[in-house]
Formats: sequence, structure tokens, C-alpha cells
Amino acid sequence: MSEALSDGAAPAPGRTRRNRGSEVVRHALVSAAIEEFSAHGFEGASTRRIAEAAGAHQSQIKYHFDGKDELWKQCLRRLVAEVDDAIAEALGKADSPTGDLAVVEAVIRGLVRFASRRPELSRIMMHEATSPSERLAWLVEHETGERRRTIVTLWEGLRAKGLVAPVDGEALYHTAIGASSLLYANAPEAVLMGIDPSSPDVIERHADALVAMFIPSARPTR
Amino acid sequence: MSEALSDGAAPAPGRTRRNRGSEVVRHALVSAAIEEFSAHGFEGASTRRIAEAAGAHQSQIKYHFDGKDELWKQCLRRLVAEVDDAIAEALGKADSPTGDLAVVEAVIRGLVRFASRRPELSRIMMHEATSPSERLAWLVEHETGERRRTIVTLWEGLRAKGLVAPVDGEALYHTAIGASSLLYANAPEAVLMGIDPSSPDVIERHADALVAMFIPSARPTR
DNA sequence: CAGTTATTTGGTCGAACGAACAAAGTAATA
DNA sequence: TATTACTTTGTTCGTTCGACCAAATAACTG
Repeated sequence: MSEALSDGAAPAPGRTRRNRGSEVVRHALVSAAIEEFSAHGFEGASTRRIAEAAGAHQSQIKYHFDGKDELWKQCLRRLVAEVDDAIAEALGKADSPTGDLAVVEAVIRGLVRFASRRPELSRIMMHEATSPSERLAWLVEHETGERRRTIVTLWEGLRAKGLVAPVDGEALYHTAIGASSLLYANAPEAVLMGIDPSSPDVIERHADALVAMFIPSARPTR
Repeated sequence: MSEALSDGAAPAPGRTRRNRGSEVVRHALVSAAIEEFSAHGFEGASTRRIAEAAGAHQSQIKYHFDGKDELWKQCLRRLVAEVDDAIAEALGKADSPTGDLAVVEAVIRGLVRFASRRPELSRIMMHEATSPSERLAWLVEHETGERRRTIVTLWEGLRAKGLVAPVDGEALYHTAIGASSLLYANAPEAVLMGIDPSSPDVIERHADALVAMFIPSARPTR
């Protein structure tokens, strides 16, 4: 699912104008918008800043996406596809006839690594989910609700067997996301506190800790 | 520290105007602003909406706080004082010559209960900490940095004795805050997923789970 | 080449924003 | 009552916002 398009900004420092083609411009706009939405939230984001960062004009957002809302949805489609890929890849790495506990561990490590590499999704979710909106309803219905159901179902099975931590289904999703993502979503705060959330050591030890906490029955397999 | 001032909006539905006094107006404005900032972030918040919700005029924000920034700081001063009170109270309840583990447990339960009762602080922190700003620097320097140092120091002592979960100091703070607060900070999302984060059962079981995860050596004491 | 579509550019619109100021009203004091 | 300080009101300023449209340019098709 990873695309090879560059996020490059300015169309050409030279003299003449060049049409970059719909796909290229859309990609650049979405990349810039992800940055802007994750840093300032939907309401605080400026379509003019997004266009400038993408080397485009504000009007092109209307032309290519018909407005701020649809641009935002495209951003979340891409980010959700990325986290799906990341988790799928993490699961692929687990030894083939993998037990359920190994799946849980792979998911946890995948979540931590994805959140550290790509904190924008966590940031946008944390911005959006603080108040009800049509965007939030769309997000849960089309992008995140199903995944939560899958995760909780798997978890409840292991929980009944006493193989994982005693976290109820209601709280599991947000507890796991919060524990694995906040350090990276709020990286600017962590940096001010003297932490480097981009350090591989910090990230891997963080993942180890979460595995130990959520799967107390497992010995570390890293 | 709890104040007895009402958050009441309209100054008087009747005919004549009444001066409510500086303290009352400031309190009402801060209460309304906490609501607005937590729902929409600093940039997305509107001083006109805040004033209206407080039954005041926008100009009174300039008069009483000299602007949006200072109003925001007052909001965070109040919220941080509230969480300090909540934790102090939780610690007070622990049996007098309380061991360090009991302190940790009390803090965890206090964090969960506070986050569920007063999710606005978590929401504002999550809005602010997604990108660097003068506000964020002020926050860490004057309001939250010291508390983190205290918590991490206590934790590292217990960690060296193997009494608590193997979470490194770098990640502990955000892991604990994320695990205990996200469910309530993002309550609108949870509700769309069929969860009721205001349910006392959900809250207490959530706290139990976190205690079990962070203090694997302890038997439940609830 | 002409004809047609795809894309970019530049500008405008009304609305909302935070800040600011002067005038009016209220409360307290002498 | 006269004076003074405190608080509220109404309005305006300049800026930025998202949306929108018409004209210009580029790329493609016959």
C-alpha cells in the first residue's frame, strides 16, 4: 500500500508553470494536511498553510477535494491504511502457526512502533475525539469501529482463559492506545521534559514494558 | 481548594444590569473557557463563545484577563490545582503510615477517577502537546514538569526493587497518563463505540486493571 | 493544427476572529 | 450628594478564515 510519490513542495523554482497531475497534487496536499491537522486540529488548521506547504494554491483544495472536510477524510483514509499495513506486517513477522498470545504481542509492538514512527494518526484522533462532531461519527463508523471490535473480541477470549491482564473489554481499546501512543502523540511535551521519544532504545523498552504489562503470562520473546 | 462560586451564565434575565463583581465574572469565564478549550483546542476556541456561555461580553475577557492567552493560563492553573487536590485527597485516604506501593496504587486510582470526573485537563493537554508552542513550554515549566519528576523518582525507587512493572522512567509518565485518561478524554469516541465512560462500574474496573498491571506484586486492596 | 479537457492562477465574498477603545452604567466612599 | 473606582456595553479595526468563480495556462485528442 505504500506509495512512491514524493511529498515535495514547490512545483518548480524555475520560470514556467508545470501541471503536476491530479495524483501528485492530491498526494502532496494530503501529506501537508496530515501535518497541519495533527499539529493544530481540524478547526485550527488553515487550508492556506496546507496549500503553501504542498506547493499549491488554496483553490486547488476546492478543485481536488471540494473542500476542507473531504481533504480531512482523505488524510484519515491514508493514515488508517498505514496503521493497517503496519499491523499486518507485524503479524506477518510472527512465526507462522502463531498462537493468540503471539498475535497480541505483535499487535502491541506494532502499535508502539507505528505510533512512534507516525504519531500523526494518534494526534488527529486525540484532537477529534474530545467533542462530538460529524467527522468523529464518520471516523468511528467507517474507519476505526470495526478494528476495535476485532481487537476486543480477540482479547476477551484470552481474558476468559486468564492469559492476559484483567482489563475489561470496555476499557481495553483506549487503555492500550493511550499507553502505547501518548508518549509519541505528545512528543513535544516529552521533549520539554528531557525525553527523546524518537530514540529506538526508548521505543523498544516501552514496547517491552507494555508486553509485560498486558501479557503477564508471557516471557519476553524479543 | 474547591470554590463555592456558581458557574451560572446569564447575569439576570430581568431588566436592569447588575455588576457581578470581578471574582464572580472571572470564575464564570474560566469555567466556560475550560469547556471551550477542552472541546476545540486553543486555536479553535472562540472568545465570543466563551463569553456568551459565561453570560458576559467578549470585551470582559480583555478587561479581566487581558486576552485569550492569560485566560487560558488561568484555566490551566485551576485544573492543575484540581488534580493536585484530587491526588492529595487520594493519598490522605490511604492508611496513615502508608507504604510506597500503597501510595502508587492511590495515585493510579486517583488519576483514573479524576480523569473520568474532570476530563478537561487531559483534553487540553492532548490538544496542546501535539506541537511546540509558548503555551506548552509554560505548562511544562510552571505546572506539570515538577510533578512528573516527583512521580518518576518515586517509581524508579520501586522499580529498582522489582516491586512494580518494568516501565522505564522515560516512558512511565505518558504511559500512565495515557492508560488512565484516554478513555475519558476521548469519551465522545467511546460513546460512539457503545461504551459509557461515565459508568462507575467501568471506571472502577478500569482502575483495578491499571493497578494490577502497574503493580503486579500487589494483591487488590479495593 | 484546432478543439477539448485538465489544471492552475488570482482575486473576491461574507463571516468570524482577537484586540482595542470610548462611553455608559454601577457600586462604594466621603 | 459629590467623587471616585470598578465593571459593563457597544462598536470598530485589521486580519484570517473557507468558499467560490472567472480567466489563464497546460496537456491531451482528434
